[in-house]
Amino acid sequence: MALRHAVLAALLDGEFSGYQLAKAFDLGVANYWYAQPQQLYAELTRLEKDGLIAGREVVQATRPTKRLFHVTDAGLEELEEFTAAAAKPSFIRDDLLVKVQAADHVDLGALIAQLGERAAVAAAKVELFGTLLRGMRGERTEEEFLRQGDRIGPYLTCMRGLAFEQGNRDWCERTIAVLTSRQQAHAPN
Amino acid sequence: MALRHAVLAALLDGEFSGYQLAKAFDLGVANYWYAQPQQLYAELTRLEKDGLIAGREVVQATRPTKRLFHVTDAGLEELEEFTAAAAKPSFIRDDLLVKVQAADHVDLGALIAQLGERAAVAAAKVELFGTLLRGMRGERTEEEFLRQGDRIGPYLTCMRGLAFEQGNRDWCERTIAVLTSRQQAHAPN
DNA sequence: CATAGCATGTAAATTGTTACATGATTCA
DNA sequence: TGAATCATGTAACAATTTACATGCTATG
Repeated sequence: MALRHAVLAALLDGEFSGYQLAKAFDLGVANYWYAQPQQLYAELTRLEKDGLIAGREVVQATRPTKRLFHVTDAGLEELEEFTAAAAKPSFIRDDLLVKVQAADHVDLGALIAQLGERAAVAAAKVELFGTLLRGMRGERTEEEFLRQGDRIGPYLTCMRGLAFEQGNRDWCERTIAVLTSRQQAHAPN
Repeated sequence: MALRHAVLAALLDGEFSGYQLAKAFDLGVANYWYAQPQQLYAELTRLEKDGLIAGREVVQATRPTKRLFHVTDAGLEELEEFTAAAAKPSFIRDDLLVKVQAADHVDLGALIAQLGERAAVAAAKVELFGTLLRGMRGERTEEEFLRQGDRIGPYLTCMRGLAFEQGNRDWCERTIAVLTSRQQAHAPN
């Protein structure tokens, strides 16, 4: 039941529809949790049934009718309890790392190509998160914002996302360099 | 079916029992994939049934009988195919980040404590991965090892694990500093 | 003599992924 | 006119987690 709390945390910023949340929890943006649209619609239904969020229909002129949700008092309480309880440790699970683990036994060409793609994706996210951070702090310096801002949660998680993607990018580039030079050494001329 | 390939990749280093793999895929060590013992025993059974690994019984004098597995030719082929296919993008899913996202609405004391715990765990892993890396490269410098070593896959994934945990530790410490100063500012005297 | 480590699993419940389904509007 | 965006779901399947289960040996 962790998605549940991720959704509650996202709804602290205001009212959102399932569709809007789906964009926030998308691979391209999600800086603290990833989830698919289907999961979100299902979770929103459950959360509403349990009274942790409440939704209202918004009929639009040109667009389909949507439902905007916000956190209820019960929802806030649930979040408090969740935050107070011990956090589960984090762990690594990454396809690409599995492939690199097997690097000495497989075709390096395909692997290097995938590392390149991952590096590009990571670099794009670094850009994106940088822009998001600048947008959140506005005119203030980071120090000022973190001292005085009134909604720093998203900023802090975005900082982690940024560092994570920088790490991804740097490691991919380093690994590409290592594997490329070995590829040339073993299959020269 | 990603655990399957993670297990195959792990078995490239030699023969291992389910129990030994369980230690390698444990929270405290896993540098490229995390899995629980139950998952591993189940996956080993499937892999053997599919002919991708083969096991032999080893009767021990004082310890329970164990089964050691190694990758078959079919298993190697499977790994090749997996590595050649496009990798799934990686994503973030972390309880602690969800809690920080909600930082402006919850009790900071408990949150800061959890960030401290996570920082300590991350610092311990930084130590561990550093030791593992030194052990793998032996007398050689990192550059030399990565150029000439004959099993660099595990080294490269361990490098990523190290950087990841450094990122974790640094971010936790920074976040603790930010939240602590705000806690004092909002509830002073 | 209790705890930790060795060694392997089964079963049920929860979560997450993949595929399918619909229908209107805006933009190139 | 075809693709992308808005908007919401259902159903089947795969993966993961949690709880349960056993039994022997070494160590403090």
